Formats: sequence, C-alpha cells, structure tokens
Amino acid sequence: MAGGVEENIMPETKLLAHLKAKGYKLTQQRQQIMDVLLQGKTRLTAQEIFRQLKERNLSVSLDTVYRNLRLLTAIGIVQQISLQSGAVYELVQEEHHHHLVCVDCEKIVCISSCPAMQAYLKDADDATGFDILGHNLELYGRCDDCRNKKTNSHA
Amino acid sequence: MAGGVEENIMPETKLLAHLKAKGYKLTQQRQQIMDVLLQGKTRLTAQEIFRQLKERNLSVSLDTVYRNLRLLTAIGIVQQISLQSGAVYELVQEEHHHHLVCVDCEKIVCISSCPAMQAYLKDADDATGFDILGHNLELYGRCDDCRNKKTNSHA
DNA sequence: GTTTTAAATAATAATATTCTTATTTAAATT
DNA sequence: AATTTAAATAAGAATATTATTATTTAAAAC
Repeated sequence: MAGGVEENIMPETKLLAHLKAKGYKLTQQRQQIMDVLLQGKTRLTAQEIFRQLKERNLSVSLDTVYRNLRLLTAIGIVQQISLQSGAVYELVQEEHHHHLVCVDCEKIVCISSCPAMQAYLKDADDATGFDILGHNLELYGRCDDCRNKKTNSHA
Repeated sequence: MAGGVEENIMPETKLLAHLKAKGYKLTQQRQQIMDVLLQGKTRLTAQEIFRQLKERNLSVSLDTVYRNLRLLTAIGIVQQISLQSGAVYELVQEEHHHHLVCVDCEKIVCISSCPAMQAYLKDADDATGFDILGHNLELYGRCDDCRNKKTNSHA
C-alpha cells in the first residue's frame, strides 16, 4: 500500500479518543469508517460505507466494515437501526435518542430518550449482574402518509 | 399435498384470534409457525422453525417463515431478539418484557418492562402522528461469567 | 528504532435474509 | 357449492451478513 492517504485522516475527535480509551486499536479502516459516518451526516448502510471507502482508495473489505460497525455499536459509539431492507448506522451524537420506524415506507423519526430509561438500565444492571454496555430501542408503526395511502389492506 | 395434517392443527388460541381480528388470513403455514413457537417453549431461529415445519411434513418455504415472522413481529404477536449470530423469535406471552443480551456468549436474560414505557409510547405517538404498533428494546452487555473469563482483552 | 504480541485485516467460503414472479388459497360473495 | 379477489405461497435468484484462516499492523516493551 504505497502512496499515502495521510491527508484524508480524520482528526482525533472525542469519538476516537473514546475508542482508544477502551483499548481498541486505531486502524486506518476504523478511522475512515467513522469519518464517513461523520461526513455523511446521514444514516448509511454497511454497503454504502464500503462504497465510499473504496472511493477514498482505502484498502478495505466488506467484512471489515461489518465487523467494525458491530464493535462500534457494541461500545455505544454507533447506533444501528434495523429496517426490513437491512440495517443502517449513525454516529451517536450529543443527545441520546431513539427511533420510530414506519413499517410501510421505512421513514425514520428521531424521538427523545425515555427519561426513566437511565434508572431502568441501572436496575437491570443491579438485578442481573451484567455490565450493561448499551441499548437499542426501536418503535415500529405506521406513519401518517402511509395510513392515508391505505385503501385496500389492513387498516 | 394429499393426506392430511388435520390432527396437528393448533387450536384457535387467543393469539390466532388476535391475528384474525387484524384481518390476516389463517393459513396452514402461519398457524403451524405459531404452533412451533408455542410448543417449542424456547426461542428459535427462522431456520430452526423451518426445519421443524418440514418434520411435520408441511409444505413450506424458508421465505414464508421469514415473511410471517416479520408480520407477526410487526403486529406484536412475536418478539424478535437480534443476536450477532442471527435473530431468534419467541411468542409474546402474558407479561410484556424485554431482553438483556451478553455481547460475548449471547446469553439472554429477560427483564421486566420499563414502567414508564407505556407513557413514553403514548407521547411518541402523539408527537409524531405515527400509529405505534410495537417496539423492541434490547440491552447489550457482558454477563458475569464472561467478565470473569476475560484475561487478555478489553475489560 | 527493533522486537514482540495480540488485535485487525483481506480473501473467500458459507449462511442468513430478502426480492421477484407465477401460482395457489382463504375468505367473501353470490 | 361455484365465483371472485386480494393475500399468501413456492421456487429460485439476488443481497446481506457472518465465519474461517492466513497475513498484516498498531501498540507496547525493549
């Protein structure tokens, strides 16, 4: 891998610091995956991230993208949203929040975190002996548009 | 499909009534998928359900299993738990609850539902205009056993 | 700056999951 | 009981996701 991508390397954000603090290595691939998510400012699939990394001429495999997204999700840096058409990923930004997904059109709406959640997590931790690393709450429903569009099927 | 599986058909439980009430058809495949989950008394993968249906000599495709599990999950009859190794499914029984999953060994522990969740769902409904059909909360962590087993890696 | 070592990667194989389209079927209507 | 119709299914193709293993690399120790 001669030649350099040095100019493209994401600055050491607090996110990277967080990663490093947990004892994980700071690989090119890992940095760039996070940078794609940061730049993108939008939710991306693993495949989309993979494509963008290739465009940056980074040597990367799809497996590496999936593996890192899994890790980043597990340690709470990234949030995964499960759609029927596949999963999408976003960086966890300032305010912790959850997602409401339309079962018809897959529209995603952010909703604020349940205020009682923190206490709930603490209780679960105490009761089970687990170290709780993260959580994922997804609500599923039908959005206004899709409800109105319905003419024939299960209202 | 001559010959009969009539003896095997699941009785019309409240779950089936619920399904029918929503306007969905009561197909052999759908009934038997639910019956496998009911009999199994344990969480099953789509593939395991498929295998058991074949053993019952039911004409069924894997796609049908996935499609029905998706529907049943969407309308709140079945709960899906996302593991790294794939998804598992269980019937929603009396008491609504959530799951805590070990990120190492995939042990699953049931935890009671967050008491504030109902109010939270109502708020989300009001604020967004969605019809909320169901939700999924999964906590991820490291169980006691796995934490103690750790010698080399990220504590 | 080498050496060492566990973690991370690439490549490819293997699974899991979803999509497409023609055919079948449950339920409603007659 | 026959007819009609939207919903559901089967089959197989297409994607998405994960596992395996040999090779590379970041970080630490020297």
